[in-house]
Amino acid sequence: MGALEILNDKQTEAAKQIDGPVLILAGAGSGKTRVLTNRTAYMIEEAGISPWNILAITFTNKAADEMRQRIDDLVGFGAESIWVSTFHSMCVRILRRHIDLLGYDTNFSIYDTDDSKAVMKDVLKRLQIDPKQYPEKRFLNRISNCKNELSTPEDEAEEAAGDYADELFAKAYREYQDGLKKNNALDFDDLLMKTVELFKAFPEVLANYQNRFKYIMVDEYQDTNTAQFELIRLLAEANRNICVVGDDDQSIYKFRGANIRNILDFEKVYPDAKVVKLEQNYRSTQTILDAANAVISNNTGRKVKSLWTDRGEGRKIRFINADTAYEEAQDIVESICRAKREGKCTYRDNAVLYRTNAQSRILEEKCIMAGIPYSVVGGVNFYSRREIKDILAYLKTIDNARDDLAVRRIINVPKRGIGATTISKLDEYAQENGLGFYDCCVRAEDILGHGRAAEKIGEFVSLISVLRSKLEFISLEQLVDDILERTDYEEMLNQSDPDDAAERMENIGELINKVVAFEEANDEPTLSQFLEEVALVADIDNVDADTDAVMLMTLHSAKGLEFPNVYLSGMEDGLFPGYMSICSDDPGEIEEERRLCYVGITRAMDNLTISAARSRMIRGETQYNAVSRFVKEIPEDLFEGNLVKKGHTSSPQAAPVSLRTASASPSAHVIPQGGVKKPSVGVKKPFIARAAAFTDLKKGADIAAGSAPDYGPGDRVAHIKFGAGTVKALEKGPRDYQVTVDFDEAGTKKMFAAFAKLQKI
DNA sequence: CGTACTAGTCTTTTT
DNA sequence: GACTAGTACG
Repeated sequence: MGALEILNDKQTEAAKQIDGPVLILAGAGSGKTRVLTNRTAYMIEEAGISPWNILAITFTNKAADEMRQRIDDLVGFGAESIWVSTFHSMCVRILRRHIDLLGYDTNFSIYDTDDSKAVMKDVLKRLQIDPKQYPEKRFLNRISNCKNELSTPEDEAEEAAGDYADELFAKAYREYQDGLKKNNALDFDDLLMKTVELFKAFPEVLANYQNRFKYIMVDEYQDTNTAQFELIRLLAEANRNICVVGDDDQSIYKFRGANIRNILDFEKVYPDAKVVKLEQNYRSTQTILDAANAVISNNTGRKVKSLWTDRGEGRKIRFINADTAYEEAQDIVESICRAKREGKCTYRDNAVLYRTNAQSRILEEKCIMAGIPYSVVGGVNFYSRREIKDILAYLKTIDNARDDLAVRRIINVPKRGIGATTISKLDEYAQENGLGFYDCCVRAEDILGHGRAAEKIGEFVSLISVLRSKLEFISLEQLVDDILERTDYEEMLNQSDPDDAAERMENIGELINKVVAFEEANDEPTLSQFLEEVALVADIDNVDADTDAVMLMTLHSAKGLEFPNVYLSGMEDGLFPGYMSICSDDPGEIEEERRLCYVGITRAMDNLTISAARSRMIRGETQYNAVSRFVKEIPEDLFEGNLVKKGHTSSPQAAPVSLRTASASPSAHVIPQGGVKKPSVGVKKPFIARAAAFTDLKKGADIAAGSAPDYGPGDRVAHIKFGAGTVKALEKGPRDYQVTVDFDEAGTKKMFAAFAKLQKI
């Protein structure tokens, strides 16, 4: 069978080039997944390469699954022996086999950001660093950057060269690593860094993998960081059969350490690289591509590409310039409703994209009011919800009680009368004797003496050991049920927050679904395996293609996806591009935002709608923003004729879509609860609570709307708490006015005008 | 030891 | 405005 028959010339060229370094510059929608899968099929079927020697690395689990599926469909057999995985899960697999060489136990746990935060808090306490002066988040961020650059605590100490703050940081970094190691844990960044460390320190281990992975492919190469680059470089060193696919114009993860130079300089690192450009786009209309090309051409230093299509011009871009964010959301929802009503699309054909997760709220509200089903991707990660973390902590404790954090999370959840003093006593003892926290719990009586505290701890320990001993005989599903039952978890939820209890139980139900699915998918499912899988999922991995619901997600989440109808919402300077990037001295920041815009535009297949609001509430205050500079970079003739004049308030054309309310329509019957709601994708809060929140928001907006400060220096004002005072200074800050007031009673205070709510007197 | 309130942070994006 | 962590009090 011809693996290459459905490819165009360029794609064929890329797929057939299997020896040596290859750079495939794949513009948006140019069929790169098709190239990768067909290339793999070609390697196996035509070139006689063993699937066992192929490694394909993707960015998300979803992409990995999709790729495996598509390879499976193409080749008759052997697809299962190809390694298709994400960077992180590949590293976990390798480390599970060899990390003992680095002095860790192979059943290490993987810490998420919350866990890391807890460890860092501990470190700060131990080093007696004032968390007000050095917030743990800043340290953690910096540590993450270091790890992405493969810089160790020792490297940092050396580089600090006497600088106090830098040395303090190096020390905290060192302590943090020790803390992780003591808990036998790795954080996300460690997974990559430790694998590189392993390969460098043990060449025979590296050789083993080099020997296996003779052909390596990396997807989304523009988003790799230095650690990932190094990992690939090491693996590919022996055979030099490395094929990377990416698009420098879609590099949007700089904040996470991605280094766009990896793709831009590929040919410098591999001078013999074969470069193939894929510029034919199979996704979008020419209008959409013209818009995308126009925007991205404002960036400098890119590999010049020009996307084209033979799909024809298509419909013009629509532009909605609404007065408020509510109207904007209303217009978008209306437009989707109308298209659906006219039978032009399914709900799922529509995606509303935005820059920040917070923007999803208003859209959700409007969807609910109109009775349209929707799914929100992202936001609060499913696995970071409190109830889910609790259950997982039980599972982790049962699986590997060396994870102190997990044990401490649940030792008093639900309440067992174990308090802070008891815990810190045990902690101290553990610290002094180099023991794990759980080990100390086991010996609580020796440490605390007879008494209520020791007794309570004893009950907890026996609960865990009973559950652990059952593990051999019962399924994971039964185990979770058992945990819930023995801890009376539901009862606790009902008592502590009755409003959310039902929703939280639903989430736990969803977790159980995942447990069941996991057990069905694996021949010999183990608890450790399950926990591992769960540690490495992204929100996008949970997007269900079968649900007919409008998709709401950030631009970042949308990468790699496509939709017939795309709504780019909140296109305002200050929001997108974000305020931070506008103010930055580094022009690269705006360029990154522009790439994000490019990604957004190129998600659209047929119809693109761009929208902006003249005013919007951000962090509780109303902002008035100009239409995004990116919109102005799109040639006007690509827009629909009735382009609204900017700055013109509430003209009748402001909303191209009829504003006849949808509430009279079938909406009322279709309350989007059960069927629509995919807890894994993160739909929150029941309908009533939302509606209430909504009216509150609106009230707030009305009050705050006209409130540019009506006072100035010298004026007398009143503050709700500080009483009367005299305004000393009023300076226009970046987001808001900063006002300095000399209060009669409370002294001089500097505050944000929007928060201070000062009354002129 | 547990609860209730307060203060502070957050909003860029996430494996 | 919303959420969280920390603190004061019962």
